[in-house]
Amino acid sequence: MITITFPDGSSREFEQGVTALDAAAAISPRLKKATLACEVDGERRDAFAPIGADCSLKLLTFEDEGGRWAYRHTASHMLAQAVKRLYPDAKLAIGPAIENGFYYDFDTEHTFSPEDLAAIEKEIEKIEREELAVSRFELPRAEAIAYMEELGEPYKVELIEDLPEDAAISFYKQGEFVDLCAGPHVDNTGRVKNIRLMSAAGAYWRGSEKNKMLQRIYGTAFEKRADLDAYIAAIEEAKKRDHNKLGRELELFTTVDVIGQGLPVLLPKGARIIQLLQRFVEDEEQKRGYLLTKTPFMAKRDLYKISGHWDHYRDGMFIMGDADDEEAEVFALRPMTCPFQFMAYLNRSRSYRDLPLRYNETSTLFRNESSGEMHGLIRLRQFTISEAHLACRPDQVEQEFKGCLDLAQYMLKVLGLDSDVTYQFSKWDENNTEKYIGDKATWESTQNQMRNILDDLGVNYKEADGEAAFYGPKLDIQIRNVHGKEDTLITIQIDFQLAERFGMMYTDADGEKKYPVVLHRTSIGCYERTLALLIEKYAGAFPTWLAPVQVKVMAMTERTLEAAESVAKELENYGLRVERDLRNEKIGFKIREAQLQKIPYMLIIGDKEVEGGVVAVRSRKKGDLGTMPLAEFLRMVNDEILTKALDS
RNA sequence: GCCAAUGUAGCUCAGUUGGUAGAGCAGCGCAUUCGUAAUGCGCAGGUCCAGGGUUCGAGUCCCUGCAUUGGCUCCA
Repeated sequence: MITITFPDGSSREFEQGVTALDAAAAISPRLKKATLACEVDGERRDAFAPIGADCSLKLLTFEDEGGRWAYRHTASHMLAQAVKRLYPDAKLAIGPAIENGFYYDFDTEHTFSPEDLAAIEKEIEKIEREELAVSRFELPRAEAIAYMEELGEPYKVELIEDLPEDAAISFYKQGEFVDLCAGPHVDNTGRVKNIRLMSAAGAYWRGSEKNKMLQRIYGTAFEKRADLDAYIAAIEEAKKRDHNKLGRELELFTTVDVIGQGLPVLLPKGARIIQLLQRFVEDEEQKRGYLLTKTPFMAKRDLYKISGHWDHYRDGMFIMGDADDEEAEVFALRPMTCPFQFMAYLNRSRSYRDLPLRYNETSTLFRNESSGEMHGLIRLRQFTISEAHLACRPDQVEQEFKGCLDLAQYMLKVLGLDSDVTYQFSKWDENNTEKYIGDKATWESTQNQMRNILDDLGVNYKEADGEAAFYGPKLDIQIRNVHGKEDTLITIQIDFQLAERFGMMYTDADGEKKYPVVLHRTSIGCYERTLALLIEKYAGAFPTWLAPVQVKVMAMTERTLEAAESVAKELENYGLRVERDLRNEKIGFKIREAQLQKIPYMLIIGDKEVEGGVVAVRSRKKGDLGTMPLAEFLRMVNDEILTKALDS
């Protein structure tokens, strides 16, 4: 007999060799039905694996990450099994569970079409109905390789060859299908239901562009049909907020073939929002002691040679002239602002009393991104960023870093994005000497300093290796778009290297010349990207202070045209952004259009209003608000704008 | 850059085996003067992404390029 202890502290005696499923059954049949996998002494295992000794046991259901993972991982095997049945020549690569689903990579001449996915889904359902028992077995390395060679699975052979010499290699089998896999899995294909294949896409073998491109099929699976339906519906709903669609419909931006990829045209309404954001950022930065610079959009390559960008990122720059001709005068559009602002620092000699020196600039940058990288307003070849560089003494780094973070968080809060972001502490990769400059000791100490600051502030962050800038570690504030794809919105970086390269110094109190530490940071990030995220956040219904049109004034009939015009004029004099609808149309039609344009307020001027000296107010969110004197409406809207209210 | 899909009126889309382009909305005109999400009638609107090719004939088939979208890779 063995003793199994459960998470609630209770324990029970079982026969040796009992499975987690048996143990679950001993508690309740319902629990057995829900158990997908388990944790034995904290290690994820198959629920159908025999347990040999005393242990602690946690049963994993679909509610647990581990349970979902096993469920979807088994779904991915069922996908591979179905593909193998329909396309026997397909070679298997990898097929993990991921957040919200799973995928499997295949190498086959056949290109999967949406119709193919439907057929594969049918086959998966068949596999589900076949209720194939899932079993696990292990082979020594040499035998495992021979076995996969025999099955004609070269990718699996490669995977095994990378495992340690002494590893026991595990396989999972369901019916005729066998896959190299660490598990765990659900015990029977009949238990994995509600599988939906989402899309097919290309993906490089082992994630390297040097390798062959395989075909990846993405799918998801839920225990309950209703949850799958809700998930699909949520995706459809999210797509309606897609900035790329909404931003064009609302006439915020457009793209034009002959201008080129990654070069959107911001239409009046989009440009207005960016102007408002920019004013807000620049004013706030002024309050926080930043000094404004305005530096050139291009420079001779010599500048980028000093910064190191010429060596590191020449392919990513727009270069004017023959880059290979060392004699020629070659210019490049700026891909970042750092060296330009450094020149402002170098304008005269600096004292320790001058520090910290904070330069900010609303800076347009140019990066020659690869053709497949561009995406809506998220990833562009030309974009404008709220960029700043702070030169500080070592004893000021902590305070200045905190100041940068405080500014970023203030911006996020005002825009209502604060709860949508995550923090990533991006560190270097000491093995990547091609990308990173500087010595290990300095990297380590700078990273430790950043970590201490973050911990001190209680920032909840995840660490990412090999994501730092080439000159220093970053705090990246990440956000997801409607497709779930994560991008950096804001970044704060500590740079202990470029000051030396540029000969930026200050005379310290002791008379010694020293190099300042430079903080690179954005406060709101790239304006185009921020606009994209705001479109998706608010589904185009921007807070009133940001709305490109704040009030639409509508005349009820021709009798009230003049009255409506005079109301509009008064609102404009007051500084509001106003549009008029003086057309000879029914009021319901005008309201419908204004609602679709997501204009915060509609003022309706009919005979009654003219007579009563009031305006009829309609809110896009709250509907008809009745009539009020114009002055009262102005007070209401003004208050909303001044407080930058988010819930209008 | 790689793997795919898509590209037809301002927008959303239809267009059969290759036979000479259509709808709704928007626009314009006329009528209607209306009370909180679509008034009616009429008119106009197209280098079918671009360039080649096949064919008696190409929106449709083939090739190349460009752009848009979803992934992969990359992102100072």
